[in-house]
Amino acid sequence: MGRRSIHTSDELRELIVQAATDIVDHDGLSGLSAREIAKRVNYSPGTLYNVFDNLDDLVLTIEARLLDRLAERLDLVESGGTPQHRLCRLADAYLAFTQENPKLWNLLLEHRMPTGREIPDWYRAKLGSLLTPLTDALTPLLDSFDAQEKEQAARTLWAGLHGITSLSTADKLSPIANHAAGQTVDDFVTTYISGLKNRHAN
Amino acid sequence: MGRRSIHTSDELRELIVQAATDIVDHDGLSGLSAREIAKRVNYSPGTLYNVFDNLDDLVLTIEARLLDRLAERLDLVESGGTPQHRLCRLADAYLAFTQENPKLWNLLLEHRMPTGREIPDWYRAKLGSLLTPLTDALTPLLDSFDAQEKEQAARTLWAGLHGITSLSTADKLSPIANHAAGQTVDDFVTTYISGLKNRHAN
DNA sequence: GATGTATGGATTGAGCGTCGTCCCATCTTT
DNA sequence: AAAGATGGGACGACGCTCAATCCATACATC
Repeated sequence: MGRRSIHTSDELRELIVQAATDIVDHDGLSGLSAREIAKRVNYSPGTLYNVFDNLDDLVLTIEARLLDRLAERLDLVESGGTPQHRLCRLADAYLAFTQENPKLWNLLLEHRMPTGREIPDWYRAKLGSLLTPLTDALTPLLDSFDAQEKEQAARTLWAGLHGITSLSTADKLSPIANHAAGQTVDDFVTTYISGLKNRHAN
Repeated sequence: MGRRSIHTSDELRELIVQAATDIVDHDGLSGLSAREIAKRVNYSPGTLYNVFDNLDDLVLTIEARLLDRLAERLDLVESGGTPQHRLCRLADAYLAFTQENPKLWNLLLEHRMPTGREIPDWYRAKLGSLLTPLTDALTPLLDSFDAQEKEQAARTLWAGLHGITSLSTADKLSPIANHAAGQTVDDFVTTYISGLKNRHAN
């Protein structure tokens, strides 16, 4: 089993992902090409296809790592204070992360799978697991809620955050919310939670 | 001044926009190409560039028309009922429109201007004007709010709606909110408004 | 009025550079 | 020798450009 390479397959995979991430972080998705990646890692374009099925597969890997980094970041948020306060800090951390990595976050928003190629299950799972810090922080507030209501509240929070961050990142859509996205996040979280408290307090 | 054409410049522009819209509506942005458009309108690819600066210019035109259609749709929402009810109906109409035109709405979400080319002002203005039905419907609820708070509330509502609709449309991001987006919209609007009412009721 | 001709915008389509992807000859280690 | 790793040319499609061509009009001539 002849191996010519200096790098193991895993190392090569790592090099490619790193180079591709650098390109996107610097130039956005439009700057990414198989030839440019190959140039940076000193391999030929064809070699990329020994490691990844295609460029979308590679992009999905970049996105997955970004989601992992976001999850780590949310884990670092301290757990003290009132539930409202904690939720605000979670939301702020989420927003901060997207603003620190605008080009990479944009990748997540603009990239689409080509028709016919499906989003793998591990990716969907990773996305779904981002909900748990929110649901955890939300539970102490929702004693009187049934399971379905809790789930719905978490979904709504997540969707709202997603809306604010994507408006803040993709300047194409934000003649509105670009400045003071932090303000919008706080307004959204505190007001929505305040509304939740109303529900069973009639 | 010889004109060879069957069509006036305006007619040709119309034909091109229509063909391009059809393509996107059927195959998404990835199916759109100058050559395919040209084939459908029976002109050569080069002719497109007499009418549009480039494909991004054309795509922006498609998007603008989509926003116009959305604005018309929101105008049709009846104005009766409580402000809450009216806001819910506005939000539902917004969601319904995006779900009736998933591929076109996706265009709005995934398309980006190439680096260096700016989003024209008329486009930003069109986007901004989508806020006014929301602010109008919101005002009766916010008597005790100052101008800044009103604006903030409208922004938050808009961003939240945007989040829910884009999760519902771009299946890449929605292992979560895909089903029952309508439920999420209603939960969001009613709960957020309920929270707003709390603010000056202490 | 009929005919010829010059004008100049409209249109074409080959061509440039780039892209993702494929594939096979080649290399290198076992 | 065997077999996996690699290089790099090739293919079709892409956005976009531009010199060449076309033809409806405007004018000149008879």
